[in-house]
Amino acid sequence: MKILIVDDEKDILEFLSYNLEKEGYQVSTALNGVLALGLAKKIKPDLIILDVMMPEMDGVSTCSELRKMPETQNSLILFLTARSEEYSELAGFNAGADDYVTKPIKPKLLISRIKALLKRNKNNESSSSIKIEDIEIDKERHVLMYRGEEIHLARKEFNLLYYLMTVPGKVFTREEIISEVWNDAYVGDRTIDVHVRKIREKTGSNYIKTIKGVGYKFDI
Amino acid sequence: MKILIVDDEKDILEFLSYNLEKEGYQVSTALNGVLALGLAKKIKPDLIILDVMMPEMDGVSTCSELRKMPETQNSLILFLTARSEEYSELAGFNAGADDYVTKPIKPKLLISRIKALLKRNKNNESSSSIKIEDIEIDKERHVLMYRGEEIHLARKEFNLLYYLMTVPGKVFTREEIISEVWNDAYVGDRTIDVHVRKIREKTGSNYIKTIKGVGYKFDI
DNA sequence: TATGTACATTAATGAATTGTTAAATTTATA
DNA sequence: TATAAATTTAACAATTCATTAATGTACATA
Repeated sequence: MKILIVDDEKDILEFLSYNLEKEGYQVSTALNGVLALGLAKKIKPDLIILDVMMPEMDGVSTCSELRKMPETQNSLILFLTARSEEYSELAGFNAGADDYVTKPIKPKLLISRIKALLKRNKNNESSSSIKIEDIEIDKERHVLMYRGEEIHLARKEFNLLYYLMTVPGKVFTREEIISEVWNDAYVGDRTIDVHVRKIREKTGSNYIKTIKGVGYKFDI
Repeated sequence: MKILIVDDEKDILEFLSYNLEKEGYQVSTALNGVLALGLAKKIKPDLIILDVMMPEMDGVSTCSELRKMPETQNSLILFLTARSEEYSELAGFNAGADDYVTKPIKPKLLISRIKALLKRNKNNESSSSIKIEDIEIDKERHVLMYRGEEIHLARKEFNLLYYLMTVPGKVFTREEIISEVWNDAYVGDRTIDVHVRKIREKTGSNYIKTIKGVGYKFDI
């Protein structure tokens, strides 16, 4: 399990690194949000611990940026907040945080929370490749194989198709799709349609079925 | 979404009830752990909010008991703790809690956390398929299987048939149907008939029986 | 048999929803 | 930075769906 810690105080980085490495986690650190983004892109951490109060780019902004990157879209994000900044908690959750811990940090509590988070996430893990009939989508290689051919899908197209294929046959509502693929961003009404159309066009097939008034589903 | 709140202080129960009902949740309350167990068994809440500090049976014990009951095994459990009882958090997580919030409670924060919890759990929803003889209706896939054939029903048709099939044999009055399928909308007298007709037409069958002067029922 | 009531059927209409295309905007990459 | 690629929006077309109105039919009852 890879953990990235982001804090502007070196003491805290060291303190946390020591405690987490002792638990067997693979720890990386960054002194600010900008460095964190670059590092996260490279190492794809399973969990990112973010200090809310940081100079330049605060934790909430960093979190939003992290959620936009495909490499960290599904990483867990845990916030560190001071007791006084209650409302940053709210902002944090809205920016896509999964949990938060208040300072001063108690190592035992932090580790307990981290374990709970990772445990919760383990269930959602699935193989990164889904194959249905003659269509196979591989998240790790970011490739779509269709009838032996390799078809390039843009990121959103890929994520959308992948999401629909996670539960073949299940109808996903537009809300669900926007929540998962677009991270609750406010996108126009036709955005999903256009992406669905592009996928249908590129694969020359109609595996994505429209259920009017309900949503879309992947089905043979 | 059903929420059960357990706290020995009536003021807090009222305060939380008011705030959560305002958000559209269906709220029940219990004054102690023992009452909570009985009530939870009955109403099967999606989320249980537990005060840690309670006379007789504390939150941690209640939580352990709840986790043993099949009715609440998969319910979400959120702890309310006082600032000073840091270590009960640890105990709570070990007893199977999903999250905790410290007192004094800030409604906005609590609701934000509840939403995050419920969202996380949405994936665990159970399948919603009903099968009777050679007819099977699947809400998740939004599909009607009839004698091995997949038949497409429009949204209202689907909802109507699904509703009738929830209790096969039971006669549903027009009022009941309009209330459930049409959300109490003011629709004309013939609207239901027309939809029933379309379902009969599409399935080529007459499983929907008319009980003149009473209503409709699904029956073999 | 005549009559009234309740439901069925059909077709027409309009509303709701999605599809399509192109252009604008944003983002990634050489 | 220039360029290409990806994403989103906007405008409008196309389609499907929901509802109603008009009319027909079955059935009970006087």
